[in-house]
Amino acid sequence: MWKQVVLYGALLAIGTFALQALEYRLLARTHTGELYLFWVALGFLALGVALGTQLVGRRAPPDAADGNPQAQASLGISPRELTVLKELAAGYSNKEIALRLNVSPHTVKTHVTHLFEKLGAKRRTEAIRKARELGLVP
Amino acid sequence: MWKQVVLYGALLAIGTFALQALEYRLLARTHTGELYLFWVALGFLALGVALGTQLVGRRAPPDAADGNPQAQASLGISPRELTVLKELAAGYSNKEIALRLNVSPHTVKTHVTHLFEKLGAKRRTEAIRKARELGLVP
DNA sequence: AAGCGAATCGCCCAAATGTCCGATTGCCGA
DNA sequence: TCGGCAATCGGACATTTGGGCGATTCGCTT
Repeated sequence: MWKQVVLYGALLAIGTFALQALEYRLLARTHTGELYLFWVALGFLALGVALGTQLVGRRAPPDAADGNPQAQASLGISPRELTVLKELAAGYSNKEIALRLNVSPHTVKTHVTHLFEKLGAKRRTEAIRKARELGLVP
Repeated sequence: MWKQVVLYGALLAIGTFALQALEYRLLARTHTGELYLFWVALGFLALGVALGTQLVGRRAPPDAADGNPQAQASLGISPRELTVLKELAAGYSNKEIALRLNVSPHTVKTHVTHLFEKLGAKRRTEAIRKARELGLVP
C-alpha cells in the first residue's frame, strides 16, 4: 500500500514536472496565455480524473433499470411460475420448493429458468430483487 | 478509502508546491501569472480527483452506519459484513461483489459465510429474507 | 508484550444452481 | 383438427455457492 502511495507520488511528481517543463517551452515562444491556461487546466483535470478512478477502482454502473411500476405480471409470467417465484423469494432451495409444490426438482429448475428469462435475471438473488421492484412479491 | 484519497491529495499538493517553489527560486519573480496558473492547475486537479472518485462509484466510505443498528449490534454483524449483505440483497454474485468492493472473491465468501452464521441461514436467498425481516436491508 | 477480532486472501471439495439439449401431456383458440 | 402454450419430467454439463481446513496483517485492549 505504501509502495503504491510512493509510486503514485513519484508518477505525479514527474507528471507535474513534465507539465512545468512544457509550460516553460510554451511561455518562451508563444504568448497565447489563455489557450495555454486552458490546456494546463485540461491536463490537470484529466490527471485528476485518472487519479480518482485509479484510487477507487473502476467499474461500470450502467445498471439503470427501467421503471415499470404497472408492468407486473404482464411480463407473461404464468400462475405456476408466480408460485415458484414466491417460494424463491421466501428463501427456499429448489429441492425444498419441489417438495412443497409436489413436483420434481427439475420442474422447479425449469420454472426458475423461465422466470430468469422473463425478469431478465441471471441469478435467483437478482430475480428476487427485480420481482420485488416490480411488486410481484411483497 | 477516503484516507487514501486525502493522502494522495496531500502528497500531490506538497509535490506540486515544492516544484512551484523550486521554479520560483530558479526564475525569481518574473511572471506574476504563474501563481495564478498554479492555483488554477491545482484547482482543476482537485476537481478531477473529486470527479473521478464520484464518477467511479460512491460506496467505499458508507461502509458502516444506516440500516438497523440494533439488529446489527445484537447479531454482531461488522460494518464490512453489512456492506456485503447489501450487495448480496442487491442480487450480485460473489464475483461481482468482489469487483464492486475491490476485494478478492474469497474475501466475499468469508463475509458471506459469517453472515450465514449470524443470520442463521443456509442459502443467500434465505439470508436476504431474514435480513429484510430484521430491517438490515430495505 | 500478548491476546483478540476484523478484514483480507488461499486451496480443495461437495452441493446447489444454471444452461442446454431434449421429451410428453392436456388445454385452448384459430 | 392443428398449433401453440403451460406444466411436467430427464440427462449432461458448466458455473456458482457453501464448507472446511488454513493463513497474514492491523488496530485495539489487556
